[in-house]
Amino acid sequence: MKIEIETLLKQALTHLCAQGVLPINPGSNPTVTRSKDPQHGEYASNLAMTLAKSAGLNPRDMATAIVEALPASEVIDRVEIAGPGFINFFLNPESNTRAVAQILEQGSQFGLSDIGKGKKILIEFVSANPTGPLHVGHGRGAAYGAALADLLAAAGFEVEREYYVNDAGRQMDILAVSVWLRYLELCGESLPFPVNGYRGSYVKQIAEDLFNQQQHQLREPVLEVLADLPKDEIDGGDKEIYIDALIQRARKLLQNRYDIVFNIALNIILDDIKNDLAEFGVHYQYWFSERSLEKKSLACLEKLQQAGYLYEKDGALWFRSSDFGDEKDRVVQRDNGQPTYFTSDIAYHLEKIERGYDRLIDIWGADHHGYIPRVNAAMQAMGLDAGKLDILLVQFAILYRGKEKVSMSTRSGEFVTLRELRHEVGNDAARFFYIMRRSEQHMDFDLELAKSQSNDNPVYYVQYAHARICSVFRQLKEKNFVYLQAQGLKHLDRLTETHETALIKTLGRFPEVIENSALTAEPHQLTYYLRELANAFHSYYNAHQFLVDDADLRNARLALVEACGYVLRNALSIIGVSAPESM
RNA sequence: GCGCCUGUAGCUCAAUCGGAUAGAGCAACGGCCUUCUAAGCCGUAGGCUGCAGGUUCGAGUCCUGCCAGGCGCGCCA
Repeated sequence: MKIEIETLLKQALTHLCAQGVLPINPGSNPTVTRSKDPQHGEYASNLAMTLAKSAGLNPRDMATAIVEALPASEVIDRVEIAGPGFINFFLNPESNTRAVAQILEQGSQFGLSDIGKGKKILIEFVSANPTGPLHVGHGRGAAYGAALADLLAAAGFEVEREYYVNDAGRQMDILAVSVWLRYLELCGESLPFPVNGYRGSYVKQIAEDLFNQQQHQLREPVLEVLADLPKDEIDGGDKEIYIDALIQRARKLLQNRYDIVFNIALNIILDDIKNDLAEFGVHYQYWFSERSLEKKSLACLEKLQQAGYLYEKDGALWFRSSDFGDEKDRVVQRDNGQPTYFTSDIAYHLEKIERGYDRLIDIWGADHHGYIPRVNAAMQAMGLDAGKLDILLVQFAILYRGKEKVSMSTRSGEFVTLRELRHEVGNDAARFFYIMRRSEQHMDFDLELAKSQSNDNPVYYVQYAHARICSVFRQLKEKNFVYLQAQGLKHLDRLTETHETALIKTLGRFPEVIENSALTAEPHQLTYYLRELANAFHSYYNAHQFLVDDADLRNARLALVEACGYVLRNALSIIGVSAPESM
């Protein structure tokens, strides 16, 4: 409908240009928006105000000229000029109710758009280090990424979802050593736990699994483990140096058995994460291993070296990212010869581009924002189209337990896991809650409130609308009425109540909401829409009886209600929330 | 100190490329169940959009400068 009006306006402009009223055709698409106020019709355009200056007319006269040049249309009842020069379009009542017929015809397909034209998008999200279970901070990225992916798919993009597994690097070694030390404790040894180690209880559980599987196969004498190590922080030393020394010691003593510890820790945690996300309704096509990039990383370094973007300083290898807008150069290879995480990431983005996507989306926690310029720099230096990459940031949810802030540190082990949250508030509430706010918005997540299962939770409000619709159709049978959809569609003109036209209008807006929220990467718009839709339905429900004796009216109303059910289900499924048939 | 994000009703948040009278939910107050589920509906009240300038037909939105909060500024990831 919006497009039809835009087309009409375009035709009017062409006409005006031919007449010489307008100097040149502006070319750009006329702006048509939904009116907020019914007094301003269904749709409005600010076209006249934007063109007035170049035409040398005042906006109202410009509007008059445009309106006079508008071709006749069947869908438009009348056009008015209002305010400073808005052109308001009033639709025929039939054009309004035709949304109902369209919804019933398209069913679960209603709202889908082809605006994406099948372009291939890879969306990478969560990608938390497999050094511990997902916590509630990761949950927001999971809910946001999954909703955005489904939204883009609904808008006609070909979407693939990927989790980048950081299974290489120092953090994983720290985890492996933490597990091994806990394992040694289970063997009956007594030794200090490093300040920088992972202290979560899950580390002890992994150690138990390790012990059950390996018994004393991985046991080494404590004296040898601790011999000649530098001081840990607690003894006045440096915790980083200490843990690195401990990692070297573990590798040396365990030799090839080190990989057993490492892999068991990795697999247990990764399986847990996969399981957790699946239960949350978040699914991936790919789990991409950082370790698999080893060769590609070296190749990238070579390429950058040859292009003259690398130099040596202080024994390390640096990338001239500042040549591409980063605030300083970055290390790609440490003085110990190990490539940095950044190097893997260069290779990873090369890999993703090579796989042939039209667009890459990375969703990161906002604390990584300082990392964006160097990734863009690397892509440019590698000769890749950095314009294909969109990095979207999700602000962390600040957790509150009542009024008290909950500290969130994986290392200390004091965190609320995503799983705990899901079990306490339910998947539906968690999914809805997480994406209710704009992703760049800092979010206060009060656990007490979320756990309280109170009616404050808007997800119930929306789900209740759906349950009520299902209930109406159950009642239909009990009251020995019959619903004939075809009859209802024939008599849509009977739907003249204010609540009915309002509901129909809201339903008709759904495709626009999908397109808009997909293109702006703002799934929260969908939750606001759902609340509006549920409100329009509940108001209607309270104001009018659907199961009336007048068969034509009853069928028409039930057609409308059925259509409402479809849209509720379609919208809820995109954000991963269930549509219960009864509550 | 520099960079990114944010600042809107008592609280949590919306507001379409810069559009018309800044909107919801919660909390508060007052109504509505003999009728398809009251997890609902209707109404009242609540605002100098952090502050000060600027841009223009028009600014919560764009620009500049302040103020406040969050995050980042590793040879961690």
